[in-house]
Amino acid sequence: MISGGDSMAQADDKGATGTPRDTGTLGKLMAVLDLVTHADAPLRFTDILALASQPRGTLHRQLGHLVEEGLLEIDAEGRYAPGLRLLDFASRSWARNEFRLIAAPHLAALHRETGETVHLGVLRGSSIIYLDKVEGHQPVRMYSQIGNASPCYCTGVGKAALSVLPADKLRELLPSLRFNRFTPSTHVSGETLLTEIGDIVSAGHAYDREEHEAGIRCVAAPIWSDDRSFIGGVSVTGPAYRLSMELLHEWAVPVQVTARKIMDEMRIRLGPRR
Amino acid sequence: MISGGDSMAQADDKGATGTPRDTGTLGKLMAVLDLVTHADAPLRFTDILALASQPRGTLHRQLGHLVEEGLLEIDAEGRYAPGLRLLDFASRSWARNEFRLIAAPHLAALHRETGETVHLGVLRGSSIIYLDKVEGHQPVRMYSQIGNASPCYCTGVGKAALSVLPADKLRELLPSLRFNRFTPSTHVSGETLLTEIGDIVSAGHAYDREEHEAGIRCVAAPIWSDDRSFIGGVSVTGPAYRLSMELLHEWAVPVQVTARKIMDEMRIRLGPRR
DNA sequence: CTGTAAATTCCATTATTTGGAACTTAATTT
DNA sequence: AAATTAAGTTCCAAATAATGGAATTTACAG
Repeated sequence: MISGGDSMAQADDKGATGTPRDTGTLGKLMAVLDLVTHADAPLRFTDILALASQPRGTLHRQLGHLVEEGLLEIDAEGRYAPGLRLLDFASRSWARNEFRLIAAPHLAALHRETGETVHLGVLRGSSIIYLDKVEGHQPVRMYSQIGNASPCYCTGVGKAALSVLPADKLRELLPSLRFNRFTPSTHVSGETLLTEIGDIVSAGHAYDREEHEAGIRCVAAPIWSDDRSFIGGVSVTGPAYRLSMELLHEWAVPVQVTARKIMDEMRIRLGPRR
Repeated sequence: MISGGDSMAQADDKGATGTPRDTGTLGKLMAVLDLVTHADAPLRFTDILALASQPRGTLHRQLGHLVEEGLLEIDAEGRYAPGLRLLDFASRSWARNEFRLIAAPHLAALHRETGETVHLGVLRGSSIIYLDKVEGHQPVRMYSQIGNASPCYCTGVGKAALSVLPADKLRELLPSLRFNRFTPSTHVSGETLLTEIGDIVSAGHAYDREEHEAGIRCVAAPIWSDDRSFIGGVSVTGPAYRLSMELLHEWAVPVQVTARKIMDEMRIRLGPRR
């Protein structure tokens, strides 16, 4: 792979599929698409064959269909890579997302107040999907990770989200987590995580103490709908040398205020039920 | 729809499907996904039923599978909207795109030189898909349109791309274009477009004289692989009041130089064949 | 309540996918 | 350059999933 050394924590939450969905042909095709898009580099047919538990003939036709539809592409060396049609689908998914549209001005305000990168994310299964960010015009920048799925147990937004998850849902989710030690301070067990979640519930905000990426800290607050069918969070993130824990502690207030404003507006625009 | 008034030319190149692909079940599912993602607002079951030429039962199961897979979502009112899994797929497609990775530093340099928004796009069928942009920190900003498919006949990058398309491919493509008069200066016939393409071939760069969006001008240069299997372009875009045609004419040189540098690096990194 | 439209479920028929094997093509070794 | 091996592609009867018309249930309006 060519890959300039510009991206940091990309491609994180690998195929923790969990429930085997009953979606017929589509499910099998999407599993193959996942394999190729989540790989670090273009894959040859045989590579995919080894990863997918499918017979040759079947896989060959599936890949052919995915390529034909533009969901995958074949590079000059005959290897399979993500296709550009995915971008077209996603740009609309993003542009129209109502949560993102409602939150955008509040994120901008929070960024003006702190001068650091602001992230907006939603909880999907055990992953946080980043929906938006407002970047600081500072020399140290994190690479865009909009759309990226990151684990919930080692990100500020993730832990904030877990803190408002109903108890039964949390009990369900915890055992399914596969802890990956990204840094020395990453949670590696449900116990320590659960303890911290207790603290987050009472504080109303969560910290990421370089748990996902060394040298990166953040403070986050949860955002949720009344019936908890929708759960996400907002955070301020930056390099540890600039963001002391004291500073993060101060910022907990504006971050929580921002989350509150977004929730208020959601209630008005999307109705109070959810 | 809620829709803040922030986006300009979004969701352009609507379902100009063209060739009916033979991709079995996947093709039918993707056609439905296209319908929903390309709509301006969430669609109810009956709305989709009217648009898709499918029987009730079939469509119902297809939508169910798409939702189950996270490609679509059902909102509070039971309407279908694009799903967040699309974002996850796309973020990887984008992050790993080699053309984009190679071009990125050159786009940044061109932006420093001009101070205006720089776009990178590739030709896919009769659409330009925007792969990257570097935005000007100016009061008037165009909304992000990375991943958006725009028509080739009324965008700078599109017309630049057409100018390096092999003659036979161009002859094939022209009749399939469905001209949509976005502004008074949009091309509405193949003849006038073909005439301009002739000029672009000799000049080496293309202008967009407010043809896609009123008040927006640009100058673009084509980027192509030796065998023309890959065609795209780079452009500098901005509001007409700031970008006189004279200024754009001056910028044609740095834009073409940028395109040249990107092509040189592609030849080195991806091999000369393509 | 009642009537109407929308959404969902059902199931025999039909079409597509499946998967093992044979085959072709490309790469590597002797 | 021929032989060997690996990679990729095609084939087709059997298995599986998709189809679509109609019946049923649910949501909504008068």
